[in-house]
Formats: sequence, structure tokens, C-alpha cells
Amino acid sequence: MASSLERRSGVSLWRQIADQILHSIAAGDFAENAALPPEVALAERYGVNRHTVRSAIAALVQDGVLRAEQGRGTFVQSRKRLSYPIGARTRFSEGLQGQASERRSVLLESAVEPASRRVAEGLGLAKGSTVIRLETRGEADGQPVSRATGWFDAGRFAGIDAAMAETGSVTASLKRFGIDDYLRQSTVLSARHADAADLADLDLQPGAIVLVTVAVNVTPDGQPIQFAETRFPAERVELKISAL
Amino acid sequence: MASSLERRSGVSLWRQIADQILHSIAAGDFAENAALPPEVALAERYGVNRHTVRSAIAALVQDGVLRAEQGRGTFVQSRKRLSYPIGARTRFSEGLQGQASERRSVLLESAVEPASRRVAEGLGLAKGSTVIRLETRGEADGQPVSRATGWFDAGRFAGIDAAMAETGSVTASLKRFGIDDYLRQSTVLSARHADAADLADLDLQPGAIVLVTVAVNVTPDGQPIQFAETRFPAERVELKISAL
DNA sequence: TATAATTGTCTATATCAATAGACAAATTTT
DNA sequence: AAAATTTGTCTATTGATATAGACAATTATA
Repeated sequence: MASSLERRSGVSLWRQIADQILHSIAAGDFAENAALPPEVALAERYGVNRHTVRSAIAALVQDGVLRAEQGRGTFVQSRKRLSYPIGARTRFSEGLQGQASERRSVLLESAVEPASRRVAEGLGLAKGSTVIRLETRGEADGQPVSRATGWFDAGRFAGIDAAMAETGSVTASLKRFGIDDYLRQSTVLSARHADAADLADLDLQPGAIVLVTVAVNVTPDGQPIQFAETRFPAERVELKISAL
Repeated sequence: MASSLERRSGVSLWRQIADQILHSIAAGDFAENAALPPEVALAERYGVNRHTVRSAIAALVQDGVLRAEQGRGTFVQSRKRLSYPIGARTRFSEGLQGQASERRSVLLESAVEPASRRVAEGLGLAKGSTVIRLETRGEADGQPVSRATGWFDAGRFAGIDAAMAETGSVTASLKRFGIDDYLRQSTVLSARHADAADLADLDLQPGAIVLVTVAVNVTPDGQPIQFAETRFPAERVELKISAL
């Protein structure tokens, strides 16, 4: 194993090592509260100075992933990564049952604006039609696990921003407009480094990776309701694709 | 827009800027062959020195994303990203039809070895059972688009490595063992920085991101056939989740 | 209790990353 | 032809990153 490192890549060695340790923990190489190899051993394995390993560990301690105890060693603090299901009936609140005791969706911002080409196409509207944009953050046990931007046809769903602010749930808000059921028509997935806004909203460290889904939700008879882009912090969330 | 940058984060400013430009292009802000803003303007927008912007551009030129012409400007070289479908009948060769004229799967390495706990669980075998591991690379128009590690029960599929080397297709190889149809039982998706091996196999630059799928393929009656982990370069591939 | 193992802190040095400024080279515009 | 715009190259300086070595502080073990 022990993947090697790339120098003068624009990503410092300590961050590469921190990423690898994080990945190693997520892959199950270390149980919770298990001890990491001592710094000297890690330095040798990665072929770097002990101080460089210490920088990586310091970053992960800062993130709450590791816990260092002088004289004893360095231990895995928490290694939970939520498994977020994606399927025909993807619902934020339902999906994480059993994995987190407290789940909620927070409305950060809403706006009424003309639809961009991308959004208009997704919703099957004419370009420039008025749409309502909702910016929301999903939290599980107080920790941000998703950051979504959703668009709705302003004509059909006027006031959904208020409903969302009140109920804190897309599903509940749509019920007020007579939508009892909706399906996920398509999901396109990609990944990238988190931008500054996502770093702030998701409480991530620079260099963090986000999984990005772009989805269209439709009524059972195929009428587009919502166009949404959602960013998930890759270090805290994995996506499980279930039957559609 | 113009997301800001994070200093002393372990990720250099030039790489952060390169990532943002890449994202901006992928988001459709610039058409193919469109000119980027001049270096001075970019430097001002990001609040950095012109030389820092030049480092970012140089990296993207090296990647073949941009093309710089002295006296004229800097232009978008190519912004195609393959859309790789994921669904119940995910097949490498079929999925990319129409997006690339030449598609193939190359067997890099094969080995017979005891199953790790993870693989054994995925295939429903006892831990330590003998399995065949196949390392393959998917290519579209000569460019690497996927890097897969697949495991098969060595008892049932003895010789599949030879069949794979001959046919270059998992589907064709399985036919020789009487498997005419198979389904994808589950897919778990994550993202991380590419490790050194992936960088080499996928011809990526350090710091690149890979989408990772871990999947189990089963016969129509639910018997596990293959356990596989596949890495996709996020800058070249997006995953489209279709009906299962 | 003494020893070993492990993390924490300090100093010093070399290399990479970023800033700053000046000017050359190529292209487009006036 | 001249001016303006834009990329390319050079020198110099500052701060972050990485290496090297030594030793202190804490904990577990012989």
C-alpha cells in the first residue's frame, strides 16, 4: 500500500499525508480510538521528515479526526462517514435515519430571479422565466453534511421560500402545493475542490473535496418540479446509489 | 462570483486558482476556444500577483486545458467531460457510445490471492477464500477514463484473467462462464485526491481528484459475481445515475 | 525505579511559493 | 506606423514548507 507523495505539485506534503491518513481511516484501516503508527514510523513510511508528519497530524487534530496524547500516541477520534442514499425517492431527512440522531435542513437564503439556461432546461421552462432559488444546508448532529441550491418555477410554487423557512423541509413545503409524491428523474455526479463559499458553509478546511450532484425531481407523471445542485463534503459523506 | 482563496492551507494559491478556473470552464462560463480574461485582470480578481496567476495557467496549459498565445491571450483548449452512466446494467463499452469513437479496456495486471475482509464480504465468501484480482484501465479515444480493480471468486471463475486478456471485456469474459446477464446490486460513491498509482495509470497531474465507486455485480437471481472498485478522473468524467 | 517509547518544543538551514518591478516579444487596434 | 494590449522572461525579496538534529515532557513497560 503506502502510496507515495508528489513534490512541488502545489499541494504541500503535510496536506497530502493528512489526506491519505483520512482516506486510510475512512477505508477502515483503523478502528475508532485505535492508535496510529508512531510519528517516526509514519515519517519513514512516507519518506519525509518527522516534522512533516506532525504538520499533517496537527491538521487532523484541528479537524477533530485525530487526538494526540503525549507519551501515549495518536488516536482516531471519530471515523463516521455518513452514507447518503441516492435513489428515486431521495429525501434528505429520511435517508440518514439511524446514522444521526438529529437531522435538519436550514434555509440560508432565497431569491426570485430569471432562470439561467441550465436551470430553464432542467425545469422545462423558457429561458428567462422567473424561478425561486433556495439555498439550504443539511446538518446531521449539528455538523454540515450537504449544501444545496434548488430552483422552482416561480409561477407554480410562489411562496415556497416562506414554506421552506417555516417547515425546514422540501417535502413538507411541496405538500402545500399539492405535491404528495415526487421522483428523482436524473442525477449527474461530479467532484471538485470546495470553493470558498462551500468551505465556509460546510465548515471545511481549504483543499477539501466536495461531491456534486445535479438532479431533477419530477412528479410521478414526469412533470419537472425542482432542479437542484447539491454539494457534499467527501470527507464526511459518501453516496450510496440505491434502486430507483 | 469570484470565490476568494485560502492562504497557508497546504494548497498553494496557484493550484487553488487553477482549480477554480477549471471549475469555471466546466460550469460553462467559457466556451471552447473562448479567451480567458487577461492575466492582469485575473490577478486583480483573485487578489494575487500576476506571476501567481501565471503559475495556475501554466499548470492548466500543461494539462491541455488551456492554450496561451503571446500577444493574443489565453484560450480554452478543450472542455469535454465524458458522462459515464451508472445503472443496473452498467457496462463500460456500451456506456460511452456516441461520446467517444474508440473505447477499450486494457488489462494491466492480474493476480490470484486470498480475499481481504472487504472483498470477502462483498462477494459473500469466507475471509481468506482465493480470489482473482484484475487491474484494468478504461480508455476512450486513447485517453484514460477509468481505473478499476475487480475481484472474482477464483473457484467459480478460474481462468477469467486469461479470458479478460484475450477479449478485453468483462462482459465477454463472463459469457464464457455461462453468465449472460448480470446486474449491479449496489454502488457506493466517494471522492478523494488521486494517489500516486492512479496519477500514473490515469495520466493525471498531482492534486487531481478521482471519483471512486465501489460496486457489487450479481446474477439476475442475486448471486454475487464481481466486487469492484473503480476510480474515474473527475476532470474528465462525470457519472450519470440512470434508472436501475 | 529505571528504561524505553512516544509526543512536544526549540534552533537552524535549504527549498518552494508568492510578491514586486522592469522590460522584451508578439499581436491587435488606432 | 505608432500605440495599446497581452503573454514571456528576468532579477530580487519575503514568507511558507520541508529537512535536520537535539532535548524536554509524559506515559507505559521491564
